[in-house]
Amino acid sequence: MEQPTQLSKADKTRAFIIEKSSVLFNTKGYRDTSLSDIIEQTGLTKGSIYGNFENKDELAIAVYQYNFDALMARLDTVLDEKTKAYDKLMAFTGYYRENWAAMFERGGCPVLNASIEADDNFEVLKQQIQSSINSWVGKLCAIIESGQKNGEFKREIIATAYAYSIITLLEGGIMLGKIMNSHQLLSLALDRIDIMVINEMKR
Amino acid sequence: MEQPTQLSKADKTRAFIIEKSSVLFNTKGYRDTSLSDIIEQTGLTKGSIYGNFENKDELAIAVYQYNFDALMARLDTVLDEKTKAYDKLMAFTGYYRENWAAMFERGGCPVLNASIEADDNFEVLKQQIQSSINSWVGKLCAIIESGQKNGEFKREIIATAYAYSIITLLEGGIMLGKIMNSHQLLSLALDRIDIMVINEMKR
DNA sequence: AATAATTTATACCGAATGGTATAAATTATT
DNA sequence: AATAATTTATACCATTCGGTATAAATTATT
Repeated sequence: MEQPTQLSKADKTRAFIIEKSSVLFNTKGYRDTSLSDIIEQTGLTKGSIYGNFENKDELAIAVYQYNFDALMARLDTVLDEKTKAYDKLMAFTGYYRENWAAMFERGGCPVLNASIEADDNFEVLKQQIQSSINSWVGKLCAIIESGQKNGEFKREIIATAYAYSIITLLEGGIMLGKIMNSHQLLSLALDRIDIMVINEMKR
Repeated sequence: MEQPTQLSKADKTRAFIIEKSSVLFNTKGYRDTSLSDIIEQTGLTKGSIYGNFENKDELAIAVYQYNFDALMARLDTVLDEKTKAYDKLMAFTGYYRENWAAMFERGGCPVLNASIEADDNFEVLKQQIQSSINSWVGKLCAIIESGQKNGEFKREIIATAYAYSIITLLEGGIMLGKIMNSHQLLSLALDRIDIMVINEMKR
């Protein structure tokens, strides 16, 4: 009854496995990442991995959650620096303008990658993705609604619609930018988000 | 020297294999589709398949090209019904408004699916996708530029930028709509394309 | 119709896949 | 310090993977 913040050895290895294989899953895909890939990447053995995870799918799901949580944490850091809703949304696109290279190197957006892979044949992961997108949309909604309350944004606009539109443009931009090897195409999408905020949302 | 439009038996089987496995590759993914999947789907044997294709990758690439060409052919049919540039762009979004269900059932947009899968570890397919996107963008560009020449659209706008933005919104919308089981989210993206055409491109 | 060329089916290959049983080693509990 | 519980490493499992060799069947050419 006395190990509050302390991680057990097992919890640590579990976290270690997830962390070490996070990039792997995001680049190779959740189904195409093999156990030998994970073994190589972690330096552990099959026993350690199956001692901490029921099967590969459970690990895949844990890794997706880790990748998503890490993204949200990075975004929160950036958003928390601003107080006004408008500044937060600009910081949002600004984050991607500054960090696209690191993101591309790590395989791109985990939400996009996992979505495409899971939408037809990985039901459990699909549900995980759905609730993660919901929470992402919720986060953006909260920003937009706070901007509506304090008079920055128009009262008439539908917050959820704009939250979804932001993600639509972002993910479309990442997809095009990544496959065409062109961060300008991502920039183009981010520009459109900014334009939307300025021309349609701001009052 | 006398079999003009006639297909040899081999060409027919080749086409048969591509056609029968096209949905398979688009739903399961190009790497995750196994030879036994293809055998089951076509009813043919391993010999027939390897007699017509060097290896699985060659088939995967042929299937991607087939899927892309089929999409372009369907779009052309719709676009050819209109003469004005504005009407063509509206028919473009209209096509997706009407045919989203069939597209979702077939695994979604082949360009999007293949892009996400190939951008990190399928170099030959990636190049194929790049040139297919280029030709798609070219098609949209031609429409926009013709609209600029005949006075429908503003002279100042950059045609390629808007062509890319249309695809960005479309693919982002497909991704979100598919993973969230919501054609309304795709509609939202298509609405934004229409709004962009009306508010920014039309003069 | 006979022969040459192509296409197909069968059987097989080694390698890699995800997963398990078991025993050793480590950690936690008393 | 002794014992119980957990975690790790090794060796193995059946199955599936993409691909090939070979022979039969089909098609095209003369």
